[in-house]
Amino acid sequence: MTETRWLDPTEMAAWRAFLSTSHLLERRIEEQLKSAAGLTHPQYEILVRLADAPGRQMRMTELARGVVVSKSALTYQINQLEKAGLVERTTCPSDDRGVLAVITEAGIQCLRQVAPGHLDVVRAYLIDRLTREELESMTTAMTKTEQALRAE
Amino acid sequence: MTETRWLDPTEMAAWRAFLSTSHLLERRIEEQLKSAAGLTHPQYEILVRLADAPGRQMRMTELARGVVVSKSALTYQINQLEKAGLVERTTCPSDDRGVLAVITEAGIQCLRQVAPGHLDVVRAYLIDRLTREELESMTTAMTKTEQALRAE
DNA sequence: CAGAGTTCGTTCAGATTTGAACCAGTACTC
DNA sequence: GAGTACTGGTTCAAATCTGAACGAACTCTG
Repeated sequence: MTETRWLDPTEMAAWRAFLSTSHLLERRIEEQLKSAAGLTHPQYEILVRLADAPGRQMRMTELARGVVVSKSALTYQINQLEKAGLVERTTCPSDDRGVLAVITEAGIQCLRQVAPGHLDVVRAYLIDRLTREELESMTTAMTKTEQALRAE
Repeated sequence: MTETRWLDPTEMAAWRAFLSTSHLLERRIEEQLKSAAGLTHPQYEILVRLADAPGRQMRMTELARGVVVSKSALTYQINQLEKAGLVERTTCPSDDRGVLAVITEAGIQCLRQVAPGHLDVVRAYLIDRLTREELESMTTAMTKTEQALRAE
């Protein structure tokens, strides 16, 4: 039974700021995407990742890991995007269990149309408010945590 | 129709790292709190804020703003916490519309018991991995965004 | 003090998320 | 090659979140 290590004021300020900001920004982004294109943020991220992927396609599990949602949430969202004609499913040639999500031409078009407004928000509230040093410091800090968490 | 301002590699790296990390950390925290105490992260945050508040109580709307959830989500969570005996509702003496959420003694005890394990996670994946400079840089960066978003 | 406009909190319907359970296919191991 | 263990994706029930609609109470004018 070791002593509890509380956060000192500097640590607490950092943690609180991070927590509030991530939630506030998430809400703002969600609102913008919804009103501009009827997309949720996870849906948008799925499209971005697929568009960037070689062959514009990705395995379900890999995609879920990238976007950071559960496998079942991804299944649900891919269903939604499929209904909307922005994504299609293909069976994976190398693994019969596998499913490949592929972004359609309509999906690419949708992304092209939505991305500017989305990036405006990301810039207006986050990126453009930070100095180059802050930007880089944030990347190294976030990357440390990301790697630790991805390593499980 | 102005030119779209894409993110350069440094900006993109910062944004992607922030996004993934906040989601990964959120998931990890949620998992820890659930298994350790059957609490969700919002519930934990509600308890913390109430415990820190003068009189251990807070108005619903103020609390919702602090925790960054919708008013209806807060109503729901306060109901849950009330069922669990960790929080009580009081009518606000100065405003008949108002409702004060008050943390109970059981709520305080719960918090005392849960906080160490929660802080261990926050430390292990974020705080303890950052230098003092990174911590401070993150605070200034996050605070800029937070203020911009809170100003609406 | 009447009335318009706000603000407070709840209720409601609908959308989304999660983890557990499950089946199908793959990969080891002997 | 049979057997066991693992991985991939879907389905399911339950929990939670959001915005819109609502009634009640406050505030500010005139």
